[in-house]
Amino acid sequence: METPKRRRSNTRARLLEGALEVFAERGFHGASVEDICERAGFTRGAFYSNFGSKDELVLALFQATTDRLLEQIEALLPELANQPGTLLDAVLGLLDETAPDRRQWHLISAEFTLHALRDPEAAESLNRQRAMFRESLTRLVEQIAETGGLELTVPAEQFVRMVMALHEGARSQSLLEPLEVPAGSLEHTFLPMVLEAVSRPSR
Amino acid sequence: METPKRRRSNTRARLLEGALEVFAERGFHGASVEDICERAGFTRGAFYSNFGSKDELVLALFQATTDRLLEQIEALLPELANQPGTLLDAVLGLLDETAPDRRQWHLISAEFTLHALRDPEAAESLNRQRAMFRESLTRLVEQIAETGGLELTVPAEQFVRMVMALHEGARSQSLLEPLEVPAGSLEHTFLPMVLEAVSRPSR
DNA sequence: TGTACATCAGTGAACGCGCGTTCACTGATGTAC
DNA sequence: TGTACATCAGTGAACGCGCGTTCACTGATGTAC
Repeated sequence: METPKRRRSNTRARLLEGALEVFAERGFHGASVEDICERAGFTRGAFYSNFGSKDELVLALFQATTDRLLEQIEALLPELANQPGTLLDAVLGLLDETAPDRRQWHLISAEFTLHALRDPEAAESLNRQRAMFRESLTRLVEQIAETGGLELTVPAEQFVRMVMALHEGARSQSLLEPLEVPAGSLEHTFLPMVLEAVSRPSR
Repeated sequence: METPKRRRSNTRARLLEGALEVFAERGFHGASVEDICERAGFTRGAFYSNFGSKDELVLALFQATTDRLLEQIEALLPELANQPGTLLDAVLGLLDETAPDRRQWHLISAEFTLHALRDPEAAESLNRQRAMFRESLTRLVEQIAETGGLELTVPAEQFVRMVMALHEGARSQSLLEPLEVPAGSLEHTFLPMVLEAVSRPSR
């Protein structure tokens, strides 16, 4: 039963999905509204029936992607916090598993970051999203450290910021030179050393 | 004396300089050829008298920026290698001082990287440039380690890759949240720990 | 040294294409009686 | 249940603007004699 409301929200979802793919392939400016509609199987009229403009679509896409990401985190957190494995496995696992397509996610996220560096409003959205993500990771780290009888000598948030920074830079390198820098290699080589340096048994 | 050849190469240089500024402000697609010419004080005709197309300008700009960067490194290397100070001061100093305007450099470089992730030819250029930069840094590290009587337990190049990755990610964070993440703070907090972990006295 | 011509960097108007956006229309689903 | 009308998601042609690119021209510098 295709009630009009369902139909509409289905169209919207397919347009968003198409936009995600086409943006990743050609970038925001390289992707025309027509490209996106074609990918989603609609005409441009459908686009403007669902979104006010191409800019509005970007915001909606960012919002949708963010929401999904945070949902995934919430779903993964308890599992990761309670199962065996080290703190780093949990953190790196979270960073990886929330991005089903590394390359696509990196492209979208790097482009939005670039946009945010020039547009204060976008920067605020991005910072809010990053803060939520970071806080989830920070809580995860604190929780695992506590249950594992560890104490950190730097604030957990600082540690998480560093992991995120390294992860971002390493991902960029491994996408540019997949053979020289296998995915995750820099993180797995160096993060254990950092963790070792900033943690000690508690009490 | 404005000989035509000098005049021409001067025009080219001013156009490149204008392009660097305008690209940093509005991004490659957001910067029109007219914007660039206006900034440089010329008309569009002058542009097409010096460059075949907007794309060609980007390549020329990347080449010019790269050349200048490598020159600066060559100039700084002996000074950094021989003066007192720790290995990390030298490496971080090199990373910072080669980029006179952090923000501008980050924007240009992030955008070109994004472009390279979609265009194999651009990727090759970028990888060549990054390789030269990395090799300079690697030699610097090896040299300082040797004169300091240190031995690294990981290949110096791996260590440099990690420093570059962290630096890139940290710079992105500090540009997005200057108050929460002062420039260089993540690097200065965590890199000493890593260095400590991967080095031991030689012999 | 002065005059006539050649060269060529840069001018600015015009072109034309791609693309974001609009809008009159269609046809399928929902509602009233 | 059947008929008439309303709603509204999506169609597709048309519009118009911005921008990359072209080109006939200008005027300053260089060259020949």
